[in-house]
Amino acid sequence: MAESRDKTPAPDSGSSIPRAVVSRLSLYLRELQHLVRSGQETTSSNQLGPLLGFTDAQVRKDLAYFGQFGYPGIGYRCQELIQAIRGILGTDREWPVALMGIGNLGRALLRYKGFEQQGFRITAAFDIDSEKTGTTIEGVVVYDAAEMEEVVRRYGIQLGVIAVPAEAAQGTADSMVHAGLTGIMNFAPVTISLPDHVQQVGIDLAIELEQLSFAVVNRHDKR
Amino acid sequence: MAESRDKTPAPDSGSSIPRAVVSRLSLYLRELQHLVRSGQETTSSNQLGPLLGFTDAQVRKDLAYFGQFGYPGIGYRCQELIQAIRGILGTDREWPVALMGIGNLGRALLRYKGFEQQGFRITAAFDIDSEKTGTTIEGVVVYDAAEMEEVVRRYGIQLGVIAVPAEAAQGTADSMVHAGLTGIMNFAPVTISLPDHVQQVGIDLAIELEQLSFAVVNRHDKR
DNA sequence: ACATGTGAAAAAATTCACAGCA
DNA sequence: TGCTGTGAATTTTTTCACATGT
Repeated sequence: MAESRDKTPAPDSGSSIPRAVVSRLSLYLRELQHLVRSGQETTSSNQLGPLLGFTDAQVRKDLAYFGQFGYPGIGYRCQELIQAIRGILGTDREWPVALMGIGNLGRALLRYKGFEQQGFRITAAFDIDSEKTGTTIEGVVVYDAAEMEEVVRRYGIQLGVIAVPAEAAQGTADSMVHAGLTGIMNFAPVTISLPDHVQQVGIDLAIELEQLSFAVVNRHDKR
Repeated sequence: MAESRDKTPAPDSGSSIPRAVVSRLSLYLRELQHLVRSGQETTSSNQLGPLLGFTDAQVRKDLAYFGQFGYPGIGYRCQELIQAIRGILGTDREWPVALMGIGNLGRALLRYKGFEQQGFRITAAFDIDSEKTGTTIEGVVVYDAAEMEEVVRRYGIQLGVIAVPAEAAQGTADSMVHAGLTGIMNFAPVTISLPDHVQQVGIDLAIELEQLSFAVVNRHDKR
């Protein structure tokens, strides 16, 4: 909001962006928001990088994929960079999200407060258990999975979260694709296959603990 | 178990293992377990890789960091490779885990069934809310956070999970380090700093959705 | 014939280091 | 002076391709 001055960047052109760059972008965003809350108006690659364990050059190179956002001699204006990164990530708008599976994890996600702040709102939930369908949790209606296509269209939902048991994950994913979703976040500990036009992000909680286990057993890397 | 034959590997020597390699190892493990459940006894780099979207060479190179596990002309014996990867990741034993914070997410993690199968057991939970301390959830006692050091020592816990609000995360992390934990999985959406000898893995649910948002907005990579 | 393990080649990502602007 | 943006150098990771073992 407010602000102007056109140091308009070249919004990328040909080559595709490395995934690692995008994931650092999210970290920059989180840290910038933190800096703003603590009252800072500007920052620099040399402050931001080290806060996250990266070098200053890395920060600048990452941002350079998307344009020019800094001011030589000054650094970056936090609010401005936040807006820019939001634009890049696509979170400068609100995304309605569909949640599949109202088990322990599903309910926790429904109540999680961290999504809205970043532009995501769980708008509809689905389950196949008739004990659950028709109820409302945190103001979100739980529909029968059979209604997915209709509800997804009604709310213009593009993103969905899989929080069903592993055995049901692929089938659920297929329904989601059929209903028209184009991005799927999968918490089930299985590989799911999707058409090329549907994007996915997988989070396997046990795998994350395995990574931690490895790091602990092999601690000597001193990073 | 059983099995023998010493094609004993060189268990790595000098250089450190890329993180990406370790994370693929976990995926290989998950897929191998899936293959075994579907009755397969052996597999090959050329089957395993493509199942996960990698090349066969990548699979072989990754495994080669840790030793020789395959049989030319045959491939890999699933059970054997599973055991080997477990040994590498350190999940061939059981890890007691401490859980900090019994909010929505904490309770969901406590009830999550996917951990035990991979060698992790939440052994003790902690909170500061006196409404919660002293209760038992899923057979796990909720202690007051002040008892952390004593309980961690009693059970020989090394790994801990942070599921407290963002504002409390760094303080909780400090207590965990003080209590002697050496690996921390952090669900709070903030950067936490830890001494070098303490390992961490961070999971920020909103960030994962941001990654998905980016992928959907920029879908054209055709991977 | 089939599939591993691995040097060598290629590609990609990171770091360096500096010209240029505030 | 302070800090960005960026070519060039370096390091890391991935892919190739083939000798070797079954």
